[in-house]
Amino acid sequence: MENQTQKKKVPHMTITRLAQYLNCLSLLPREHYKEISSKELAEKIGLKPTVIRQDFHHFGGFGQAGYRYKVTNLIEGLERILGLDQKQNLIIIGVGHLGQALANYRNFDKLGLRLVGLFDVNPRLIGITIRDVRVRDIDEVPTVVERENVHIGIITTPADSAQSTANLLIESGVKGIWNFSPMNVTGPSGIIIQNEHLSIGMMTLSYQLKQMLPPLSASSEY
Amino acid sequence: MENQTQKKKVPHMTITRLAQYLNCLSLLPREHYKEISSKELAEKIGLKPTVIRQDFHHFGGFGQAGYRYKVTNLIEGLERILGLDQKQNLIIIGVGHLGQALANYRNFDKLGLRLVGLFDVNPRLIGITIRDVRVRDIDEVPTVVERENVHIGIITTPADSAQSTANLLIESGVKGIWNFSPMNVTGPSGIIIQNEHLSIGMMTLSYQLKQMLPPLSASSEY
DNA sequence: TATTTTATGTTATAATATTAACAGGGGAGG
DNA sequence: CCTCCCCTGTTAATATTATAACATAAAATA
Repeated sequence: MENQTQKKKVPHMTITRLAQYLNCLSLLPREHYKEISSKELAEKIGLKPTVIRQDFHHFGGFGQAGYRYKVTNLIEGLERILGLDQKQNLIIIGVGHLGQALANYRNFDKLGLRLVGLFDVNPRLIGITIRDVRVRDIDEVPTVVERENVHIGIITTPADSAQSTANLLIESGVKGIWNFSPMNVTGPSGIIIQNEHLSIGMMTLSYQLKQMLPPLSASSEY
Repeated sequence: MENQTQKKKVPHMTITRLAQYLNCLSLLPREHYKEISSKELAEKIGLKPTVIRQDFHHFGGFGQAGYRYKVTNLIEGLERILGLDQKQNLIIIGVGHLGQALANYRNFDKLGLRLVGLFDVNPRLIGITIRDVRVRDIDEVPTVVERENVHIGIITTPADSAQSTANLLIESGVKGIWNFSPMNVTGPSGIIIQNEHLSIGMMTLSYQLKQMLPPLSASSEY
C-alpha cells in the first residue's frame, strides 16, 4: 500500500498467520515448490484458502488473478512486512536452561537476528561461552546495548526479577522485549513487550483434553 | 465439531485468558490477596474488567454480586475448568537444548503434570538422567506410554522428524501433543495437537517494532 | 479460437468477540 | 433504617473477524 505508517489496522491474528505462512514456506523444498496456491498452503497449515487470501489482501495481495503465488516472491514479501529484512541485534538475559536453549536456537539467523550478548547474575555462569558469545555480568547490559545498537532483549530470568530486568533493558535503550518469565512485565508506551508464557499453551492443551476425554466420574458438582 | 459435554461454546480467547488469570493469581502473595476484584486483576494483566467478568460468565461466574472474588475459590475453579485438578503424566521426545529446558521446567508440578519419560534417538544422550528421569531410546515410547498411562507427549525434535514422532505418539495412545518443532504436525480428529512455534512470537514482535520505529529511509517503493 | 478449469482479488454476509449498559446484592457510614 | 458506593452477573450494543460469494484473469483443452 500507499502508506508505510499503515492507515488501516491489520488484525493481530493476521500478523500471527503471516508468520505461520512464512515459517511453513521456508520449510518446504524449494525445487518442488516454485509456486503454490492458497489452497495448497491452507491445507498444510490447517486453514481455509479464503483466510489466506483475505490476509494477503490487507497488503494488496501477492499475486495476480489466475496465477498461483510465486514462492520466492511470497517469502520476500512476508519478510518485508514482518520486518525481517532488516537485520537486528539481540541479547538474552538469564542463562538458565531456557536461556541456553534460546541461545542455541539456529533459526535466529533465518529471522535476520544476531545474538550479540548473554547476561546473568550468577558468577558461575559468567565467562562461559555459548555459540561464540561470552556470558557477561548483567551490569554490562547498558554498555553492550549502546555499543551494538541492540533493539531486542529476551528475558529468561526467574519471575521475581523479570520486571527489574525489563526496566534495565528499557533504560538501556532496548525497543522490544520478549519475556519468557511467568510474570507479566510492563513498560511505557513506545516499548513493544511480548509476554510469552509457556504454561498458557500447556493449560489450553489441558483444557481441550478435558473436553475430549470422557469424564472419569460423572461428578455431581459442576 | 460440536461438543456434547459443552452446551454453549466457549471462545478460544477466553480459555487463553483463563490460563492467564490463573497464572497471575498463582504468582501473587496469598497473604495480601485473599480477595481480588475484577478491576484489580484486569489492571495487573492489562485488560478491562468487563473482559474478565464476561469470561467468568461463560462458566456461571465465580463469586456473587456485591462480593469480590475469593482468590482461593478462583484458583480452584480455574484449575478445575482447565483440567489441572486431574494429574497427568507426560513424556518429552527430543532431548536437545529445548527438550532439556522443558525437562527442567519447575512449573510442571504446579500444573499437575508429572514427567515420566525422556526419549531421543541419539545414543550419546540415551542413559543420562535429568531430574531423576532417565533418557530412553525412542523405541521404548509405546511401552512407557502404556505402562505409565501417558496422555500428553511433547515434541522437541528437529523439523524433519516431527511428524513421524507425532505418529509414533498417537499410535502409542497419547491423546494430546505439544509440538515445539518448527514444522506443523497433524493427526486424526480426537487427538489434540498444539503447535507452539517460537519463531512466530519473534516475528510478531519484529512486525510491531517495524511499525513503531521510524523507517530508516523513506523508501519509495513499498 | 472458443471454452472449461483453476486461480486470485474484492466485496458482501455471517459469526464471533469486545465493549458498554443495566439490574440487583452487600457493606460502610450517617 | 436509609443512602451512597462499589461490586458482580447479565443482557444489549458495538466492533471485529471469519466465511462465503462473486468478478475477473490466465492457462489448458478441445
